[in-house]
Amino acid sequence: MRIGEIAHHAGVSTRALRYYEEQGLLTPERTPSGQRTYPESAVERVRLIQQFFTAGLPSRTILQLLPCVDTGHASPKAFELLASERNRITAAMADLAAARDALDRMIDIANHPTPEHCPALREPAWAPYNPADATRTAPHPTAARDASATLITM
Amino acid sequence: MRIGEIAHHAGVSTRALRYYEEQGLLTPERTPSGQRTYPESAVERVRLIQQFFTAGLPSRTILQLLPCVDTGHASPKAFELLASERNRITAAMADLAAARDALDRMIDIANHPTPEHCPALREPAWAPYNPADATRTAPHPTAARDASATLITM
DNA sequence: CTAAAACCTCACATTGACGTCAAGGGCAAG
DNA sequence: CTTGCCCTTGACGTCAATGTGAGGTTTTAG
Repeated sequence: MRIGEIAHHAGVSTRALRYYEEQGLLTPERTPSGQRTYPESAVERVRLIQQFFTAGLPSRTILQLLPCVDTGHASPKAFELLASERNRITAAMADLAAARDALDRMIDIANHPTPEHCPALREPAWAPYNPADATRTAPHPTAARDASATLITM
Repeated sequence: MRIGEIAHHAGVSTRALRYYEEQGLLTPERTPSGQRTYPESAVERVRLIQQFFTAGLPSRTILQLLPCVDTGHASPKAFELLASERNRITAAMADLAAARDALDRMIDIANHPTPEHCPALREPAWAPYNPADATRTAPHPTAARDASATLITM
């Protein structure tokens, strides 16, 4: 398969595929004239790479992880990397959840005409007091979610 | 409070605070000599701004949302924005979950000496076949999670 | 054979939230 | 008055995953 075909099937641009190659994430064969030739499996691989990119992993990290996919084995270093990236993702999800809760509170407040009827204003505090100032851990307020059902179109 | 004090309490750099002002997110008073003066409430506001930035909202979007925080009211447009950003965040969380599952499968595979004992290899497929090629919806495989307890240090 | 489509390699542009350095001003303590 | 620290504006640097365009070659369709 040539680059355009792969790009189409994997849903990325040809530019992205050449970039992946430049980063060592993908190593297609070349025809005598110099055109790239990919195996079928490249589609799947590109999807995995994209998934990692979407999750915020930098190309250098992905490069270190891909051998584990290929060999099915992880060196101690790779193992550590796997674990730390998993942790990063979990932390990022918590951050997202916190921001979403903030949006939910705003939605609640905007939805209720008077403060007395607004669930968000009954929360412990808008910004829960954080005694540990140095830690960058995001607070996890539990927000009321009664507006989401009518607002969110997922 | 002056800029350094706010920066310290909110856990951001002074550069960031000046950037927020440049983007219209923060409008401190000025002393006659030109130095910025913030109210106490700025700390909380900066924390909220940071939360939104961490969640991937661009400054222009935050700029549109902050008035809702101040007035407690949301125009129809602002409402739409609140909802769409909430959806974006939810989608981002799903993407993160998918990537984390991929990492979990890799961890599983690396953890088990022989393929026969590996839960991840019993999954329907590494990359579940996606007939709808145009949709950018991430797959949601349910990964085995027996390695997380020993690996993740949260 | 020919024209269009797809491919090739540079290489510069973009975006966003800052970092960082430069050159200078304000302000309390000694 | 001077030392030292914090503040000011301005402007260029960074990083990362692409977008984009130039200028040329290869493959494909008619």
